[in-house]
Amino acid sequence: MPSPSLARAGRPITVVDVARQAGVSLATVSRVINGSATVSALKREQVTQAMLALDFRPDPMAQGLRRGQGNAVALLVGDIAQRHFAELTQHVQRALEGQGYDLLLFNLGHQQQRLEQFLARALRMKLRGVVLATSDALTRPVFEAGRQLLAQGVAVVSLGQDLSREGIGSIVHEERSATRRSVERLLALGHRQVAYVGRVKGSAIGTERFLGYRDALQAAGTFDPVRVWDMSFRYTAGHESVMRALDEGISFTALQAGSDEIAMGAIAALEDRGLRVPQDVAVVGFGDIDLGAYLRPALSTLSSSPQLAATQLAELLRAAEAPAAGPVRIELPRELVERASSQGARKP
Amino acid sequence: MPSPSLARAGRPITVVDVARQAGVSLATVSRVINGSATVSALKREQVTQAMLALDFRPDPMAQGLRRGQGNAVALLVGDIAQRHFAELTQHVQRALEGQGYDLLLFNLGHQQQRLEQFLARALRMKLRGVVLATSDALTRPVFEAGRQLLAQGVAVVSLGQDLSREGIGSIVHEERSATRRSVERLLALGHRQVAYVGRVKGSAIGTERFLGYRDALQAAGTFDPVRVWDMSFRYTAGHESVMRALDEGISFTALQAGSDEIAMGAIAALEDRGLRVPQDVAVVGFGDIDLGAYLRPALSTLSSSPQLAATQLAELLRAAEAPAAGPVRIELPRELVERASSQGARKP
DNA sequence: CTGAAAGCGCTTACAG
DNA sequence: CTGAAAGCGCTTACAG
Repeated sequence: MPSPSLARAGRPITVVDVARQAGVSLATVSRVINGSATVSALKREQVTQAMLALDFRPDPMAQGLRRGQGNAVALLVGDIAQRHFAELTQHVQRALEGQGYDLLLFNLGHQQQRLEQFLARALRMKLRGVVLATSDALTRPVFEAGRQLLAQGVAVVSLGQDLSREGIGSIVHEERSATRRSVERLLALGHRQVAYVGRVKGSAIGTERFLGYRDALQAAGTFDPVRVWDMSFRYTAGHESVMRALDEGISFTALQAGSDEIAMGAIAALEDRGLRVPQDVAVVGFGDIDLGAYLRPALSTLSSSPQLAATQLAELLRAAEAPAAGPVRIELPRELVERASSQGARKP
Repeated sequence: MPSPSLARAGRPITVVDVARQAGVSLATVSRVINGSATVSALKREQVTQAMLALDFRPDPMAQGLRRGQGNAVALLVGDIAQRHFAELTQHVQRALEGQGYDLLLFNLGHQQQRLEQFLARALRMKLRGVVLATSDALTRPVFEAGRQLLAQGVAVVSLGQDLSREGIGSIVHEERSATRRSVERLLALGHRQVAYVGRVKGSAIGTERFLGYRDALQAAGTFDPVRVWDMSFRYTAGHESVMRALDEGISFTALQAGSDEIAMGAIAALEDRGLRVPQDVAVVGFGDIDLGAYLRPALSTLSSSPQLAATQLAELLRAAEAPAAGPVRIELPRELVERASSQGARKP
């Protein structure tokens, strides 16, 4: 006897087969599939047995078409090539799977236009949900599309950026207050010239982080725009910014970066110029990507919890089945992870 | 007048609407959608106009159900948290998008069981294709499932591992010969004790890379299993392996790693023990992840070309529409990227 | 070249 | 609690 999954390779098993085998109607089979309460124990058992015997699995497309709702959740990430988003994706995939959803991945590459294009298609895709995980500042058309999706019963959640004012449930991390605390610590260590790399243009989150830096320095009365460098979130940005600053003779003894990748690039530039970390310049990253612990010097950073965020996300998506009271906003804490790159007090 | 996409937010536009507006039958609309040749220029124009006016887009689920073939390609990656796979995913997403396919991401986390589970579901998902991107050695059930999918018209392609003997088209990089060349170069620089970290158990690719190392050392008559360390592909593995070897008093002046992440972990361990790279120990990674250039010392490595691989993949998927002569095998070259971590000749 | 009709595999009012 | 029937939005033989 061939194994069930190999049987009838030609024609897939459908509800019709199950109904016949169980001696019930299509409707009853469907009710069992969908866990309807109004099925007698006897028939439920018959159907269950038949499904098992035939190795039946419902056709997701047919279900999707009929229900008007598919099984996939789209994850739109700023850029999967950035460590932060890769780690996030890992956890989101796992969380969605636990919920029985498929993950449709769409890489934005930080292009607003690509986001809008996807959203235009999204309406037709019968998605279960759309997860927006990007640091980029968003525009009106995006919010429009989000509202349309929401209106069609598609769960829309923002991961990392607060969009609750736009009616979109959001799971965010501390940003501003986290940088503020980190910079205050650098000040407490005796640093007077603290630079900031990563007030990324067009990045909502980048701006938040910068504001925390400014808060701390303004309170101390040592804020100076000349020590704020704008670039992207990638390695190159950190490297080039520091090189340029050094060329221009801008002095600094500590550096708060807007991302760990920026911090890595910055450290490379400092070493290229013969400066030691942390002796000559203390460096703090942002995000706690896993490789930070394997750098030498190991990278101090402001932690994030992609796993927690993913768990919350799954919960939010499930909750979306029932209409919510209003858009949720969940904030996750960041801890300062002190490692070698920012250790030791600065001598006055 | 409201914008077309906002019109009728309640009821989606279907082929029925288009047919009515264009004054033709459903069949004709469908023929235009699918680019059938047998439509008169006049009707084609009418339908096209109607679709434009109504902002009509076909329902992918309905199309999928009827055609027996959806629009998604599943990408199964070894572990998205590994840099290498994240970069691959980035390029695959772009390539698939160019082909009009959606990307369904499934993270294996290197668990054979998860792969088998997915494959069991895959048959029902009406996928366009399945892309297997894992370094792990595969088992018979996986090949079985692959053949079943192939038989059902699902394109199956292996990325990174040669499965052409199993009837699965494969896009691979040089592995064995690449490591061999790299190690030969280390020997030429005067190194006599070259260690290898990363003959990962259960990794087909890891084994290939190791064999290239062994080829080179056996030819030189200096192969010694005590300098071969097995672990995983991650940072921790590199760090722990080197720590242990140092503890055990195993000597070596050069290190070939099975991945860049391993190399990073190894370098951290070396520095932790006060050894300098490359002066005391030269290190070469494998894979050319983008951050290698931003490490200090910058990481020498054996390049890969995820972009090229993704392009080839898209081509293979498209070609899969027509039945091929036999499983293809495409090999991409690796170049040695010489950076600081392995520079300079070893003094005898 | 074109249209009427059947059907892809399900779910869900509607009766009973 | 259960079944017969309609229908989700398309595509594709089948006639003409």
